[in-house]
Amino acid sequence: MVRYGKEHKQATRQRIVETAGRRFKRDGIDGSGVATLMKDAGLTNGAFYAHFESKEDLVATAVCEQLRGQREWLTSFEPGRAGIEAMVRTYLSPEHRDNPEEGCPSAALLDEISRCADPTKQAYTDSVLGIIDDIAARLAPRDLRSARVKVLSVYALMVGTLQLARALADRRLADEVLEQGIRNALAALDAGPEH
Amino acid sequence: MVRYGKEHKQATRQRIVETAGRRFKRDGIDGSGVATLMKDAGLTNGAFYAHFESKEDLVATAVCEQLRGQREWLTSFEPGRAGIEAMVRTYLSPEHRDNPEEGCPSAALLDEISRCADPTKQAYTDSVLGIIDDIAARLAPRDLRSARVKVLSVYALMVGTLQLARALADRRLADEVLEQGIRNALAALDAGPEH
DNA sequence: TGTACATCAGTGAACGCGCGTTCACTGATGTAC
DNA sequence: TGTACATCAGTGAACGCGCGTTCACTGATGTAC
Repeated sequence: MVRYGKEHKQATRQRIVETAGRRFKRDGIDGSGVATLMKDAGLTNGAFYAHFESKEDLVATAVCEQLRGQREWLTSFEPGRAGIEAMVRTYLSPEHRDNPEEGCPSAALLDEISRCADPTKQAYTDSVLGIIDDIAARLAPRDLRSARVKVLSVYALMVGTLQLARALADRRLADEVLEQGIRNALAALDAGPEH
Repeated sequence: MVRYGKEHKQATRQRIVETAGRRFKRDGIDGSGVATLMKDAGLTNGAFYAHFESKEDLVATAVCEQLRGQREWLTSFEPGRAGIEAMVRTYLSPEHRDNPEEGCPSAALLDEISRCADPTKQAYTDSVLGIIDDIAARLAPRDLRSARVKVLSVYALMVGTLQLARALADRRLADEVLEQGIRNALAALDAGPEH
């Protein structure tokens, strides 16, 4: 087994980033300590600073990695209206609501991210725009620039809906909110750019 | 000055609840320690447990108090479509985005609330439904039950939009997202119950 | 009215613990001659 | 090929600090006789 060299260290770093992403989504950023994050990756706390400048550095890296994963997930749906609709339905499903650690990083962490320092918010912004342009290109390959804001606003709609569904103590009601959210998202997507 | 009696203690408790609500919205729940919360109210940490069973107890109380304040704020708009529209525009404004500590507790704390224990989520749910029924009654006094889910979903839409606007590092883009969010919210409200 | 005692809100120090971060050290791997 | 040294990833203990919570105590207020 390789224990030495750039390749090995890079793989270890990637492992930390991925397990930390899941942990953050489950317990929150402030709720996840460095020692725990390292233990998740099978390491001790001391090795942390050989890989990252600070906890905030890992936060930014892990959030971006999570968004990269979400982008890949989105790409797995077929282009066009039908694929988008399937994606919205999967996003606003009870399964996604009940498994935050495997789900959308924005839904799990958005208000904690908005309290982070500027570099972290900038990294988040860049990654989200990557996703949004991806969707916009699939939806309306012509008018990409005006589609961007629309798709962003629908993303926000879906994030808020999933968050509320998770916070409501009444599961039946949460189910109904998800279903209404699907209708809202599709209607917002189908509406003209200026309604 | 009164320093003794039920009245005085109740006033002190109320002061803690209100200052804690603002602090939570600014620094998050995990980001606000008991000593800081008490100092905000002009007290020392030791007095805390004469007023609350635990920090979680204060969290639930403060969140409900914040939602009660939001309910009062909503009531300040005139009933009917015009008042609702004014409310949506005020909610999704750059001013609200830039002042989380004076704003909506859901936008500031929703994903942290969803990680809280059941009693806290139950308290949040009850308070939110109070707000929602209030709006639903103003919007469609007849069919209150079916309006509830619709209004809830629009609330989620607005919460998510405000959160995303806060997390984006690009203020201009965030402005546009807010404006698009207003259009989305109003369209969702105007749509029939089954679209 | 005066005095002894009970009740109360709040103080401030301390509890054990986990936080983010630092650092001397270990042992495995690579390199030079 | 063998050996001495450099480099590396990771360990584990420690740093000062703040966390949520507990508790003996203070001093002001109320009550009983």
